[in-house]
Amino acid sequence: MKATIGDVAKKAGVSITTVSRVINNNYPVSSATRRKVEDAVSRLNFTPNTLARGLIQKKTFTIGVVVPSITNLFFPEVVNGIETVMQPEGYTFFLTETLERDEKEKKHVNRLLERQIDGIIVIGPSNHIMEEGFYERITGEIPTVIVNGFNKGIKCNFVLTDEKSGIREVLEYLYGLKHRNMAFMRGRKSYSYDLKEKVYKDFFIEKSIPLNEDNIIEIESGNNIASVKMAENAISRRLAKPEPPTAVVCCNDWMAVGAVRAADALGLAVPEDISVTGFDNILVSQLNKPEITTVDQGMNDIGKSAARLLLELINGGNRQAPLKKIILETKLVKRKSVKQPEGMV
Amino acid sequence: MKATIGDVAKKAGVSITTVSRVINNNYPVSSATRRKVEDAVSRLNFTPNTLARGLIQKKTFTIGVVVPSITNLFFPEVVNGIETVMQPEGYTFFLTETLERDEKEKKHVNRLLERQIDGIIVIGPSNHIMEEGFYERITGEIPTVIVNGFNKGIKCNFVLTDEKSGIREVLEYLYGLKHRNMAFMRGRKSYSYDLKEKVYKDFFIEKSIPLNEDNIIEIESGNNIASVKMAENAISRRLAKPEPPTAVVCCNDWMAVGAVRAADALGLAVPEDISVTGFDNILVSQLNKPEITTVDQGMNDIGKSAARLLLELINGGNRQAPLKKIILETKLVKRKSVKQPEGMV
DNA sequence: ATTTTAATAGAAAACCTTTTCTATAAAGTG
DNA sequence: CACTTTATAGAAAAGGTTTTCTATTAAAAT
Repeated sequence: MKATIGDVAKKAGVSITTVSRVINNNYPVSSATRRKVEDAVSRLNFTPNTLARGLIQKKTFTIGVVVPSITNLFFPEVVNGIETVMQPEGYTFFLTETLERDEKEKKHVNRLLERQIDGIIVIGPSNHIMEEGFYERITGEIPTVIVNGFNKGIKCNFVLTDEKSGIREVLEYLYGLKHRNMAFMRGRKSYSYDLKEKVYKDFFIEKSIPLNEDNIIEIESGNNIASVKMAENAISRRLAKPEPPTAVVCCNDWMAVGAVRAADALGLAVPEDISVTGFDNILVSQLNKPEITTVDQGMNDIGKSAARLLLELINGGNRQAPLKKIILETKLVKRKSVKQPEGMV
Repeated sequence: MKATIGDVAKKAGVSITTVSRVINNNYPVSSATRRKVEDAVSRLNFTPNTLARGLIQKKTFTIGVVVPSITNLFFPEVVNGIETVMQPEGYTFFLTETLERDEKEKKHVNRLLERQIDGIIVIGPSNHIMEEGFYERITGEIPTVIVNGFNKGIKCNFVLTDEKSGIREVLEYLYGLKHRNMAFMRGRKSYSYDLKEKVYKDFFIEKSIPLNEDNIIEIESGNNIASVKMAENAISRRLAKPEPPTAVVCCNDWMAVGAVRAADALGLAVPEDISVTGFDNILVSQLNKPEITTVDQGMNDIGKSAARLLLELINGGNRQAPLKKIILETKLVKRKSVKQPEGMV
């Protein structure tokens, strides 16, 4: 049976109070007594019960981290960033996966709240649940940071990357290389895809390039390995149609890998015959042949920023603190999958 | 301020006991009373404080999961397996990264113990810490499962993959294709690398093939993207020496990717000129060109098995239960990076 | 009609800490 | 020497639950 502070007190022949003071070192204790207590602690292998401590202090040094899927290359990086910041501060975190199921997302968040976490970071929340006002309510209860999900009307703390400028930079880059016929590949409806598509369309208007509707390609699957196959198929179909694009701008790296494969299969060389860009800079983009030009979101930094913001909220103690929206810069990573199109000089 | 069971009781005009009974549904309560309580619960948005509950029940429905690094492709799969099993049972888990630092590993485990977890799963533990008997002590305190780490003298519960037969199957396969000059690439000293090297050497003795010491190649880095570069360099050096191997057997997929790159750089085609095999079947092996023949460890299943074993231990309640060692089958995944060597028919 | 049993509800103890308040002894001050 | 500080230590309350034990009422059994 696990030793309690009472056992230690008895063994050391002092009061519980004194033991507590030695452990927490927050009140003067004579060196003789201290020695006795320390001796008893180590002999009994005593470790304080943080449930009891948390109960009285109303503080658990515990946070919750909610991710859609831990096996998705993207999220472990963010989680690692969070850990990097929180761990030295003495925090431990609960990790839960929602697998993009709305019921699970809510259930898990509630489960975390019951566990008296000091704060919560939700990565890639369901937009539907946000719209319900669920996270606004949570924000009212405990320090809450939403990562990579945004909805204009919702009053929460956000950490986002500037995907808008990221995708815009890609377009500028390709445009500068004289690409005019650029396809755009996205996944099913989501804040992030919608945002990028808007930037894409606006760019064409701004540059007065006629928009070819065939060039906006949507695939079912999201941000995982399944997208490779789907992207490959979708791009193959597109390349079979008239006026094949000289470049394919993809909303994530998986899609870009798929695009490269589709080109390969049709005997088109990347980047000589067709350029491809990705987004996210997950290692897949780096390992691909050719290495894929993509946009780095600094996933690790996202995690760190979110964690730092959460710490601020926790330590600030002011529930009425003004809400923050932190937007992180993206960075275009130029690699081997982009080139000026044939015939353009 | 968060509502307590007392607030609910007052609002509903009943005792705390009764509220508890409604919430846990473990004692008859008249339907009128139940309604009053449920009403108060939802009006006050009450959720029970699991710290208090855990304190008295000595059960938190919380486990600890310790991984070397969450960004390593390997571990998220295991973690996901654990979540898949534990989540429906009402458990939430703490995740902590050790980054392969011994002090961190111990500190994190202790921190978890303080948090009164019901059990702990340690993935890829430090062999040094195991040898200290640290995990034997932990096993005496709470249900403990060690995943993918093994040490003969240590009395713990283990979940392992049969790496021995996995690497053996690779060797048999290559041997069957008439490869005789096979290089072996490993990382720095660790249980798993040592084991595989032994199987490799034994295989050569068994088949009476003279062993070329140059064919045992060790690189510094472990199981991550950094290994790609190091493997590439190491293999390049080996290929420059006499009697270049017709096949390279790698201890993980990263190394295999590096080997393919080295071959590429030297103008050797994989698999026509040289065959390459990996280990682990992380998605990197699948995305490579050519797709890499590797050994699937069923990482997700490892996690599930570990979780199921842990549940057994937790629910069994018998701390003296006989220790278990679960060994999971591996599976050779034949892809495109292996071929019969030139000149052999 | 009286006694048992069943159904429902509450009071109080317990879980393990921290923290506030009180007590004692030693040391410093006039 | 009497009085106040200071240093050290303990008793008891508090934190939010569950659980055991006791109490009340109504229904069933005699």
